[in-house]
Amino acid sequence: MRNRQGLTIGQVAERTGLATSAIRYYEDMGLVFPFRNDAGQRRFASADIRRLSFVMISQSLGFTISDIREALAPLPADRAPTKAHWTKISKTFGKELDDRIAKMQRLREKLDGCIGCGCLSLKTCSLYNKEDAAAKKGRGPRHLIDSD
Amino acid sequence: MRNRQGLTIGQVAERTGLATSAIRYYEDMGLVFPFRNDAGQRRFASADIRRLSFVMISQSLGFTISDIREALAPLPADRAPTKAHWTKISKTFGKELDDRIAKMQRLREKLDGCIGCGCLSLKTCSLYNKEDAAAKKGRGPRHLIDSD
DNA sequence: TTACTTCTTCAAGCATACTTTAACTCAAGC
DNA sequence: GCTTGAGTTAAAGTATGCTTGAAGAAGTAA
Repeated sequence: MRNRQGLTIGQVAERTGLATSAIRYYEDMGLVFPFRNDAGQRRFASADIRRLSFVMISQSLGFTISDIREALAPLPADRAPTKAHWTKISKTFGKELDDRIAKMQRLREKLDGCIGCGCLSLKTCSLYNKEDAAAKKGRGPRHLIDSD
Repeated sequence: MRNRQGLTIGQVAERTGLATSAIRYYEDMGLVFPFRNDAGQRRFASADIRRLSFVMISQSLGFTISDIREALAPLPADRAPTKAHWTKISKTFGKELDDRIAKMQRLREKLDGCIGCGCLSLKTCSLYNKEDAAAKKGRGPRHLIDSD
């Protein structure tokens, strides 16, 4: 275990709680960019732990891998990001979160008046009509309140 | 088009905006229970439109089919639900929504302090440690803040 | 009755997000 | 040097949420 050359995938897995298979998948998806040692094994910088933590948090918030890749785009892939980099990401991410929270709150406010009254129909119900969205976005599982 | 015997799947599709394939899928999943005419074709009650609207709204909020089936369980499958039925659903659903909103807000409050400070690491960051959840729940796409 | 649209079932396909398996190489301890 | 644990790739599998396609039956209009 010589860490001079970076962390092994197993060490990263242990520190983040992610499975090694997930970490490899994230590399395939362009979320992390470990370098390789002479034998071709992955070696991670400690900054990658932070990157992967961000991935996990974002996922738990319902962001897709694709969303996350975009969010991480401003970070340098080859060098350790500075605090300024993370601050920027944090701002964008925070705004997204605010939007999602606001959207859920608008829905929540209408809920009692709308589902409660029994008028729940697409023709008449402002609950669905105005706040709609995720319903018509291609195949696969629908996510969350979407991010548009 | 004789609607004395109920709505055809095509009519329901038109009124809800759902694809007929989605409606059939929802039947398979136990979310709607259309009856059949003599020739074996599905016929829907108008109350089913409301049911399906609820499904669409719930989906856009990130609830899974399984969550929704549970939420709809108190509704009678064979008879038109009363206003009291819907009110009960509305309360439960509203509470779920409140919980999710609260969870996102707690995360949001910690965001600037945590991602912003650059401490984003699973060992030290309260953002992930305390609010975690969706990460380790079987395979398939991860959803939302989960509903536990 | 013909023609056309809609409906039916069943199987397969697709996108997302991974995990599992197979077959093999590499690294580290004794 | 050998054994064992860890790492590698590629392909296939799994769960969710549907869509698409095939082949045929039913409904409706002219």
